[in-house]
Amino acid sequence: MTKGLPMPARRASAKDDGRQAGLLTPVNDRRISALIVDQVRTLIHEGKLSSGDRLPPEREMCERFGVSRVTVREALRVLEASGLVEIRVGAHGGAFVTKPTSDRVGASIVDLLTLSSVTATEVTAVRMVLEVGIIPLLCESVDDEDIAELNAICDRQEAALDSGDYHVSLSAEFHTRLAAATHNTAFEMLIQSFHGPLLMSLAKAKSTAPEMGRRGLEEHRAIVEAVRTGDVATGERIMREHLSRTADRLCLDEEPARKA
Amino acid sequence: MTKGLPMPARRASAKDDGRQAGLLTPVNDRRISALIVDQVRTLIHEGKLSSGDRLPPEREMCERFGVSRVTVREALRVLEASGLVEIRVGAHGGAFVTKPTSDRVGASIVDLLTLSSVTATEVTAVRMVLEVGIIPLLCESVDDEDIAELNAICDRQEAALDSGDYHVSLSAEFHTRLAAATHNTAFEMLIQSFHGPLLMSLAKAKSTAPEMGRRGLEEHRAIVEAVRTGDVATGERIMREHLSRTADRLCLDEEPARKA
DNA sequence: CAGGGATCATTGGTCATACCCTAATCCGGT
DNA sequence: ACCGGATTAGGGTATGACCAATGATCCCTG
Repeated sequence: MTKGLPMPARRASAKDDGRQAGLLTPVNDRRISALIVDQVRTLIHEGKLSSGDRLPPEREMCERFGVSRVTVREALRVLEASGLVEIRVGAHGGAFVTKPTSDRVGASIVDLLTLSSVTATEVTAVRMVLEVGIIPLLCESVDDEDIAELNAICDRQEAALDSGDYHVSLSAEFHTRLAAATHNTAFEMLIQSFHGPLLMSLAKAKSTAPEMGRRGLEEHRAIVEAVRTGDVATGERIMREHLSRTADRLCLDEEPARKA
Repeated sequence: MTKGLPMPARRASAKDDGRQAGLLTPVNDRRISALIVDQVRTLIHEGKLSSGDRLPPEREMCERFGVSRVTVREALRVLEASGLVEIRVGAHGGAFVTKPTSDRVGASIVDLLTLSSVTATEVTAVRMVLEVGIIPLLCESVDDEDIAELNAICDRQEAALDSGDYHVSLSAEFHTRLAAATHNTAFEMLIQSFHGPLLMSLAKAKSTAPEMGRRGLEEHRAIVEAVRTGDVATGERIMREHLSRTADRLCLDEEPARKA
């Protein structure tokens, strides 16, 4: 069956097909694995495939598309790299549509940021705008559950501080959860994404400022309180200070390299 | 040379090697292509490979890594999907390290946003925070060149309006250029990214509001003026109104589907 | 001598087949 | 009832071959 059918996108031998659809598919059909990718991606976007669904086994896809396994596999690689599917090996494994985790965007953003000669200082500026900017929204949208969870995180931070094994990731958790309280996924993903890359540059800075965790915690609590009571001004002010301190610590060891 | 050495990650045939390095490489070496990807990515991050550089031909990489061509090609696919390299065919083609274009992050963000059941309304909220949030920064950072270019864009918009072939992309251009005036690449990328997805949902809305372009233009000009004179309050106000109108137009045909 | 078309070499794109390895499941023995 | 090997589904990799695209080169012609 594999060789039998001509298959839709067979590489457009000069002028047989692939020109008919001209305007409909503006994409040049160079590389048929890309076509498979588009097809799957479309299915996902249209919701015909959703989180957890499993794509057919590679060998079966080969037949369905009338292409070789390499081609299918290349398509899977890019789908995987795009964070759309996750491949599991072993019996009953295969390609599963992933639930869109913000880590994905994060990784991608980190990747691009580190390549784009974007300095940590610049990232901090973005965080400043984002995290301060959501305060007004938060004052409107937080519910009891949000407050409870935020407090819980603060408690865990406090415990960690007491036991001495505090880590920046706890702060990251707070900020992410705070963003989630906007009940706007986009904010959550963004803020989480931008918090991630900082962890790197922050890791060592943190160790040089062991005491600062305590103050950060106080600020976290203050922010929760401000948001809970709807005190926009205070919330914004504290968040701004909170982030500024982070920014200051970064300015010290900012890279002089890169950046024309 | 190719066959001579045992090769680092050969899949550990039972017990010959790959166990030696045990503790040294805690990472599970599942999938060789991933190792290649990491290696290249690291080289790029370290600056040992930079924009425009060409990677060796596939066949040569096979020898260098001691793996088959499929493996190398899979690695290239994911590097390509990650936006790190661009593949060109034909003689003297190959994998070229791409210059980090913000479109890349954009595409990635768009991808994740559209997958994450993020509504256009939510995206608009983010834009609101971002674009209003940069106004204070802009008032500090704009230079004459920025102003000149922004005015030029406004002029082009006006011309387009007069001749009747105005399109939303012109508005997008304005907002993107405005973001660029922060001289913070991160902002530029973000705002551009978030403007993109809106074009889709906006395309038809725009056609139903043909007259609105004129008013948008006025607001654009007012924003430029406010930023130029450092009038933060006015700038923020106008931008807020400007975006609000966009938001209003969206609420009409917002999708009721998705989103639990 | 100059220009233009045919040729060639380089390099990615695809295919087919074969084999290995992993992991979930099944089944029989204890 | 439980444990452990056999089974099996399905991904990972290797080979080797051939096609297609494209830039460079070379030769032929005007």
